[in-house]
Amino acid sequence: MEHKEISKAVLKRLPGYLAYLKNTQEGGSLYISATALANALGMGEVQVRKDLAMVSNGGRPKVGYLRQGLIDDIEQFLGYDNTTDAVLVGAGKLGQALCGYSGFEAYGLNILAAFDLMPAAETTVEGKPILPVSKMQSFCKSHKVLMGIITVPAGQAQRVCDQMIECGIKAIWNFAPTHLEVPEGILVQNENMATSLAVLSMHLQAQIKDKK
Amino acid sequence: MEHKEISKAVLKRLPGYLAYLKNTQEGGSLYISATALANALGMGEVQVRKDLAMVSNGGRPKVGYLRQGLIDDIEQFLGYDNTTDAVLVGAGKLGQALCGYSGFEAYGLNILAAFDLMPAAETTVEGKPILPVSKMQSFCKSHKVLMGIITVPAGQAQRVCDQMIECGIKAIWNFAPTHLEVPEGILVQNENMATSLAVLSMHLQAQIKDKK
DNA sequence: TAGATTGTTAATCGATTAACAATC
DNA sequence: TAGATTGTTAATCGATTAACAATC
Repeated sequence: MEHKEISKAVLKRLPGYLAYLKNTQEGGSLYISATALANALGMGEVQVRKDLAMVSNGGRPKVGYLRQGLIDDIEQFLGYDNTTDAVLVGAGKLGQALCGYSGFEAYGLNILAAFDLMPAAETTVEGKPILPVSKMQSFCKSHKVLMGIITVPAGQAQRVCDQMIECGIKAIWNFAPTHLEVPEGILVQNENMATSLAVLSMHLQAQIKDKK
Repeated sequence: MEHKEISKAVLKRLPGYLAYLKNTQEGGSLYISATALANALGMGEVQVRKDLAMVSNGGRPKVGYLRQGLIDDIEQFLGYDNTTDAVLVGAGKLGQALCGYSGFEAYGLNILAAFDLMPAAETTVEGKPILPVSKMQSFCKSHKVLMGIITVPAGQAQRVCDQMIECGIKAIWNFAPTHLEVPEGILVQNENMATSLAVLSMHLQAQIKDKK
């Protein structure tokens, strides 16, 4: 079954299946069908089945997929089983919230330390050290960090991004509302609040218009 | 030019154009071409031009679009010009971060108040009141709130969601990592950190594999 | 005019959905 | 066996890209 090429669209749906499977562990059967999963998440059953076929080595006709097996397969596929270390730059409110969010462990993400351009009086946040950005390079090299999280204001984001790349970071999770310029081979994933807001805002506008 | 039907794909790209246009206001020409915008954001120029055609009433061949006009058009299209009031439930770290994020004003979002199941000693956060959830209904009705933001743990999210709908809320921004069940006509936009992490994680796995 | 840019029409590509055969 | 479910192959749909005509 090893690794067919997977599309981004499928990849983005996998965490949803995983969350549902883990949250409804209790009680029920050892098995779950693609049909049941689809109904629960309000999706098409063919799509779910096709997605699962990408990561699982198959379900059993009439009964479905072994529940725990499916969880394991998705987690392994997404790399949640081997922890990824990350650093975060920007120890403001959002940075602190991310440092304190315990849910990341379940995704195999471990934030080792926070950095800030001007570290405040506190030297730790949520049990993690806050260090000046000047120490980031040596820190990343010695801990072999490959992932960086940017939670600074938009104006500083590109500079922080450049520094991260110098540190050997290959994947950047960007919370700053700005486009980042990066060389080939570096992935930027924008956690774009503005995008979500646009979708919500448009829905409300349509609602209001309908009322008239 | 009024309102052709717009696809979600286009809608999600608009905030990116807007952010770029606003951040690079200074100095340059009064005009900007789709070509220039595409190059700056690393996108295809035809796609940019087509997207802009959806919201703008046209650029001028040879010179491009009037920069400020384009900003106004996108903002109006996205509804950033008329403010949307919202309430937030879950006054933890993430909820506080969102309450304190001043950038939302630029998107026409105004968080009026935060609610919590068990409000702590503090009664305000970032200048906004923290109220018990029991008061949410009367608050939403009297302020005619249509948007709700959920920042509670996954286990409580569905219950909060149901309450919001009872309050007359039509659009929900969900930060809890769980699927929400809602009736027809209610929009849920998941701010799914797990999705982003999946994309990043996959990139790192590919990187590591390449090295071998 | 020549050339850059816009906007539109057609072609391609990818993802979703539908139809169907295989299996327990 | 009959029926539910899987997995695959074909058809549809939507979005992106390419080609081209229009404009200043």
